[in-house]
Amino acid sequence: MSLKYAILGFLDLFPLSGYDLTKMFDDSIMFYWPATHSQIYRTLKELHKSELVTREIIEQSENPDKKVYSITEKGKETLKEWVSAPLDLPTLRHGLLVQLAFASRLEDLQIIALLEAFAEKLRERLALYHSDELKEQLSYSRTKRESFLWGLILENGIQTYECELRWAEAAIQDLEKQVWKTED
Amino acid sequence: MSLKYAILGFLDLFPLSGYDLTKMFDDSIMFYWPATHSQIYRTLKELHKSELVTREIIEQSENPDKKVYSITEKGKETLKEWVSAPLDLPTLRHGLLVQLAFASRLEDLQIIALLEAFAEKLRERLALYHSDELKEQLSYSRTKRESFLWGLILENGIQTYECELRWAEAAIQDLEKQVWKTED
DNA sequence: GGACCCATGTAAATAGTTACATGATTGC
DNA sequence: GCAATCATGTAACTATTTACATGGGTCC
Repeated sequence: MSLKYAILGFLDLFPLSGYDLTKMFDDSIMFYWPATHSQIYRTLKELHKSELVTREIIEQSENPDKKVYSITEKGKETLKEWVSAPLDLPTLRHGLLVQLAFASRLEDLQIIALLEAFAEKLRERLALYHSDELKEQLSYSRTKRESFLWGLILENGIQTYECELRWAEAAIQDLEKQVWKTED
Repeated sequence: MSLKYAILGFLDLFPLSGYDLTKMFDDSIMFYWPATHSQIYRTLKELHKSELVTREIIEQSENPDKKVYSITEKGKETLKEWVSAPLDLPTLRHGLLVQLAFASRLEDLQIIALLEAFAEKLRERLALYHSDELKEQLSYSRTKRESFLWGLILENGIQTYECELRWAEAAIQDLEKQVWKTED
């Protein structure tokens, strides 16, 4: 489970509240671990119990009180350990490919429509990756080396989605040409 | 949730027991929806309750009795509906990228080791995709069109993993050259 | 008055993994 | 004797999503 460590990682940059973290998870386009606020609040509670973070309650006059969490030494060690141990390949659960596996009952046009919808969503996602919003996020890095690392992540996303898009476009073309009729 | 539909899809090919299904999920390399037997048995029970499948108990003398499930008309309709409605883009949970996001505390060599381990696993996975085992699985298709569709799925897997591998190899090279020191 | 931001959480449902449990047969 | 294949399932736990719940402040 990476969520625990993802939170520790953010807290290693600077102290944050559950609300702040939720926004970071939501807004960070290149961040590969979606999480909702309910999950984050629960995980923060666990992290606090196992003493990987400390909590400070900040009273605010204008806004509701906030609980700001900071990483502890123990937390930093735990994070560093996790970061340096290789993980298994991510499990791919790719709904469209499941659909395709059982799509022989559909018309060519319906399959093309599926692939078109997929391609369109990929194009939108790629547009996000090329937006200014993302460049802005990259600028939060503190060193050249860190911004290089974040660039790697960004690059991975772009290449992954471009690769999927090329595949989808080629598949659509093949379907339009009905290549399986001419293949030997 | 695609598991329900993935099971319906297999049962649309031919009647199968929970045990058979488990093997198909486990063995099918290009199948993008991992599932364990406990999940499959549970889901079969639900599918039976909602009358999308029927169940027949086959007594066997040599082996334990088996329960063979068949798809119903209602099941076929449900499957067809699901197969033709576009899904959202799959959520990516990519542990290595989370590690990379917080790896600024690691030495270059440690980051390279992470990427190397990743690349090595990708090479193994790709070897599977190029193995005879997989070609055998493709041969179960019933029509040229179906084998074309399965080929698309296979192609997607190969391209995805090759794309990741190229990315990892380039990243390793950049780290070795310490490019961020020379970038402007 | 309504929507949106701030800020916290819990509850319930669904999905997925891992471990526990049983028992016959076949092959080394 | 031991591992593997056949065949079923439950239990417990972990992870994730969606819905429920509250309440002040700001902006239009």
